[in-house]
Amino acid sequence: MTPDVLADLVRSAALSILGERGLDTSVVPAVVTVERPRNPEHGDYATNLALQVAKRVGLAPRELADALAAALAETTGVASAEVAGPGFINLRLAADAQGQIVREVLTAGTSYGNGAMLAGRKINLEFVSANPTGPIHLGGTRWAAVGDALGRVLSAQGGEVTREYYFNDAGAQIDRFVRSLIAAAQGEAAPEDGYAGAYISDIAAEVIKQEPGALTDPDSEEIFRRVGVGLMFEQIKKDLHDFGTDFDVYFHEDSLHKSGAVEKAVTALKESGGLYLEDGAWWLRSSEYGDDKDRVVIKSDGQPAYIAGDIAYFQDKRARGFDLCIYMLGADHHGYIGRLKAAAAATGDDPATVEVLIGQMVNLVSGGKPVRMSKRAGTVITMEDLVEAVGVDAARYAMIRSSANSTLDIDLDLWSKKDSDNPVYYVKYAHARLCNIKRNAGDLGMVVSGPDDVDLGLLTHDREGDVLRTLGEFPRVLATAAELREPHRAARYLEELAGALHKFYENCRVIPQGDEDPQPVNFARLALCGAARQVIANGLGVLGIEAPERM
RNA sequence: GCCCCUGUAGCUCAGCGGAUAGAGCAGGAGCCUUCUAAGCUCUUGGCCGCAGGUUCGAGUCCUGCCGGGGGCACCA
Repeated sequence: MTPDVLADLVRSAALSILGERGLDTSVVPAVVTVERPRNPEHGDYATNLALQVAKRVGLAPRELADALAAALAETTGVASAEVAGPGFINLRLAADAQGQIVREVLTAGTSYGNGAMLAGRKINLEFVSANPTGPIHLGGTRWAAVGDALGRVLSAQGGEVTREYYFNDAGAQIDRFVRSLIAAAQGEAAPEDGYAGAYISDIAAEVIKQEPGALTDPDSEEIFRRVGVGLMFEQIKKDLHDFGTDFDVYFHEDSLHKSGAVEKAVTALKESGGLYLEDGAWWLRSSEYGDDKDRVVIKSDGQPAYIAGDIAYFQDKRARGFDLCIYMLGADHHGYIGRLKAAAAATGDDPATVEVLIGQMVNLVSGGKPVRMSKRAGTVITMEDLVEAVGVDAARYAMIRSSANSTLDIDLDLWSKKDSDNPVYYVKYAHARLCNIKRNAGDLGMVVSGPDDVDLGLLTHDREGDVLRTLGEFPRVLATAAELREPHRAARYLEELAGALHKFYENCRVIPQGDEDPQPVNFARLALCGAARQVIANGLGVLGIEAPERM
């Protein structure tokens, strides 16, 4: 029995009890919660339903709880139901009912844990979107990991997700980047407002290699812009790909200007009164839509400001049919929230289609001290630095396992360890261990081809129950992660499951010892291992991390 | 000054209003003739920043203060 099924049983029982007494049944929530108590003495599951609704229908919580418990105790699959404290109901399941979770998992396979919460939603998920003026920094790395995982989490709930990278290849920053390349090619120091670092001279050298006449060509700057930006962008794409993060769409800001989309959007806003002219510039009335102040869209020199592209870009997304546009931004861009929503509202669209997620800063720590400088880039820490130190999977996992709302300190000493201190190894090892058990069982001729092969009611050990109940949590964890846009919940869950599995392993033999013949319980445990392996694989899959069969 | 995030064990962090607040690391004590010790068991350690409020019930929600981080451009 899964928690959802149990919750439905509790709900039906409550409805019939209130109905019999002629009380208002609408106070019972559509979805009641059963949770796993921290204290095992409080049973397998507990519900606070009586506490939630008793008062609203004029009953004492204990009275309603007593009636509920009596009804539930008679329910098939429920071994006991008792009232505790102010009105909690503690439930224990019959072993065979609880064991059916294994059947659920094995039947669903790779789709176990998935839901339909976002079915029919067309979601644009924009993340990283780092400027192509240098390598990806730690902040971008955080989003590369978290954004990719979130995309998988949303897809698992039926959302039709397009991952998108907005490539800012227009504007002053690119001009500075190009001037920095030319300076490097000429052997000069970087301009005062330019970019320095080894990667600049590397790219400059590559431009000269591809276009030997680049420095003397009358269109020198254009050549450096075209080739240099292209090279930088290819490098970023490669770094992201090597990091396990790929995008469906790389959207070029430049294309919005070239196609006339920006001009069209601006003209429409001028005509609708969404923009007004002051001090020679065109301003968006963004303060009317929750922004701190109005923003310049067309500068007094006639050039579009950055937000002009944002407006056209948002309209483009909506025109492509997305009903939800998620933007994942760094903490230093939190001021954008109001601006983006205002841009949507000003164009007559619904600001609720804009959802902005903010990720806080990331720091590296080594030897107890902060690491500030990059080895290669000469400036701040890059994705490459982190991956070199700890590897891709540890880097991704370290980024994902904490809430994006928290500033994060990543301890390189911990995450580079190849042992159980390192959470990602702890989880992966659990998967490898389960695979190993299956191999060993196969060597002994022990094979479980499906849940019907075994008696799942034999899984009565406390450690087996812990694993079963943890497996049963997985769909709810993924649903919550999707709803709250918090993939770290999936990572924490995997650590909990791995812990339950390692404890099970120490206490419950799967393969018989010595010359003993396998008993029915051994087969039941083998089926449990198969289900657990499936859930870890599904969970790691959602995080974009490899589930190894051997370690 | 205004806005956003944050404050939980020595450290890094979980905890979408529920029971006696958790995990890992660090400190202490143990466990490999048995399915991988990349593991497990036991143990030390908390006015959940402070003060009010809402609630049957607050680490969680609200208000105010204090500390930390990040923002407040005709830059992107």
